[in-house]
Amino acid sequence: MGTSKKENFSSNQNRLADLAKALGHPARIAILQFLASKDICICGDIVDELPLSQATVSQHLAELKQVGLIKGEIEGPKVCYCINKKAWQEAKQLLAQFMTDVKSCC
Amino acid sequence: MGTSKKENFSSNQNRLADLAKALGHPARIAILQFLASKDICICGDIVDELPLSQATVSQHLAELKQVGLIKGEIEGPKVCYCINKKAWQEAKQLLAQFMTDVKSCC
DNA sequence: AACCTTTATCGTATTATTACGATATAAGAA
DNA sequence: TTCTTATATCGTAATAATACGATAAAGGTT
Repeated sequence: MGTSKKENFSSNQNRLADLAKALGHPARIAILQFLASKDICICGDIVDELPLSQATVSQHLAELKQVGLIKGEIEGPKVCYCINKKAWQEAKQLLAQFMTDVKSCC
Repeated sequence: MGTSKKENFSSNQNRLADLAKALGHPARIAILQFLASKDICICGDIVDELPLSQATVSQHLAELKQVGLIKGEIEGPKVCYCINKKAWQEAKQLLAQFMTDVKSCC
């Protein structure tokens, strides 16, 4: 037991859930807000912005990268992180559509 | 360890994360899509719509109720569930604003 | 009252997430 | 080459989430 039953849901439902899950931690919201607020990719300043250890921040970054919302490029000894605009637009569109599809009742 | 550090983030970041977390499971997406697609509150048909046990569905419903996205009213032996329009609009607005606040780069 | 239906809660097993110290890795600097 | 810096990964501990059977609770039906 305790095993997720993803295969019983549609790919749209799973994608939405995966995206939402990635947003489901305040540290990851903070990371995305920080990245989204800049005009350039951020190289190496992310850990300093968060009240978490370097290892934990790296883990959160990996989760965001895994779901596609950010991308990282190695730049010498640092890694530069950016919002992945394509995935970001996809997420925005999926979420907006999901949130809009509500009929009026009660 | 393993203890969440919510208190180190803003209430906006925490609310966004809580809402996103509630959307972070395909069963809960399916429940919300089902509720949102109807013009009336749904009394007692939700379990049949999902490939999960009654206990598990009840747990997911409780999570959605906890974060405010749905509300349940006891109607005789059944419980009627609805989207909570106010919280739904709040979530929509918060998420839309969050997704919009992205500058162009790379 | 006894029974049926519906939903919530309890107990519990399994898996996933969160967090951090320690260590590895990779690249530039001395 | 050796040292420093930045990031990822490993190992591990603690907590949370997922799932379901069993049972409780609440209300209608016979």
